[in-house]
Amino acid sequence: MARKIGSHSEITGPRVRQAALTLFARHGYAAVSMRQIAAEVGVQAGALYNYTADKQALLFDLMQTHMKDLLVALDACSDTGNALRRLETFSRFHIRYHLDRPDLVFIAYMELRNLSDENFAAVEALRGRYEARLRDILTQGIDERAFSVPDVKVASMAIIAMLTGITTWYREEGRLSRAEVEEIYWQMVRKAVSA
Amino acid sequence: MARKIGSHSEITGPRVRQAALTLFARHGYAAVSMRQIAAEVGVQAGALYNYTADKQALLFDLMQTHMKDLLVALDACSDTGNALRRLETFSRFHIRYHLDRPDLVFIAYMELRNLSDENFAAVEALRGRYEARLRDILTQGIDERAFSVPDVKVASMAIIAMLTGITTWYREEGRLSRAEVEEIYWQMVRKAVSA
DNA sequence: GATTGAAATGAACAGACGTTCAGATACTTT
DNA sequence: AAAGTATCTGAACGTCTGTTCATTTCAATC
Repeated sequence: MARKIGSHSEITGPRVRQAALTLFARHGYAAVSMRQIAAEVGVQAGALYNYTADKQALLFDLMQTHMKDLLVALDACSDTGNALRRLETFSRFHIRYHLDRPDLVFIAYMELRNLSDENFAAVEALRGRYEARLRDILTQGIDERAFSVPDVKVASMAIIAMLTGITTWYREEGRLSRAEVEEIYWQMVRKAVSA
Repeated sequence: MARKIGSHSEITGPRVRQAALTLFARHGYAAVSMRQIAAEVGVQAGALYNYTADKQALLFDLMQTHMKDLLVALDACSDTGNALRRLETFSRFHIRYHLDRPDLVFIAYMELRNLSDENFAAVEALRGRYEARLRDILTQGIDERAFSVPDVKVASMAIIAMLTGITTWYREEGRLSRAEVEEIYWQMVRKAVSA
């Protein structure tokens, strides 16, 4: 046997990335073998190398794409009002976007140390650009005398850590709806930086 | 060659755990081999099995001990004043304890999925007891009309995520001292739950 | 100084790892 | 219908994995 019936790269390619995403998120990059990924897709391990240079590239592709998409989505919904309004938009966007992609968030968070040096630098740069968006908002809020934060850098890290942490406990079938969680967290963020 | 000069279990034992701790934190449990740990200690891989049943037990021992120590240390410094005072004590304790043990915190956070089912349950139970301490404080604060939090469970998760996140960016040689970081974060926590 | 027990070696085990590649098969184009 | 190309198999590669164990060495006890 060789080529399978109905096999196409535009079908198998995404399925490889999806399988890698799911498995990496569940067991961790180092704990997942290429043979496991292949089994999930329904091919032999060798076939994966039609879609990725190697295992490392598979991880990097997932993380880089995620960070780029995150930035594009953020910029697409950012508004230009006052700082409080912008912070609310940012907070709600962050929660929604991350709750929609728990596996990608988990990987982007946990697998940084499994990236090669140059791949790490690339992802870290994208992460830095995202954090800079929040720092801009906080700086504006200080100028407007609307916020009281002793250190913009620290506050931005604190807010992002708090919001991203939702993905570690939120369950779709849980006690609270997304809208409720979003509201609770936004109120905490708002008060945390309030003057 | 066999037994080495000056070898003692009371020396090698802790060194095995220390090496495992450092390597697990840096590369992840799955990415570290028993031979790497042994090399760090300066013995052959087989010698590790005088100190641990297997690799899994090494991870579980680190995590369980960490969580138990955390609970003991928390209870040792907890006070019985009003909720605001108790929350401040908790927040400052959490920051200090975690900044002192970045590797343990990292592992307790990241390697949960590499625990066997029963080991996971044991660690998760200890984690739950720690979170319960914070929930108690928040509940008291609501009773005292000192706090305004719409959901105690969610607020406790948000606070812990925010505080624990410090370990992901704090550097000893960085711009801010521990005391400064502690103060900034405590003010954010205080405001976030304020009435 | 002989005996004993703890502590470590070093080789071995069977299996899994990432990756490569010649060859087989299915689809597309001519 | 034939030729060509994209896709996948299946086997192989060298290396590494966690773990076991007979053997050896060191340190303490008698």
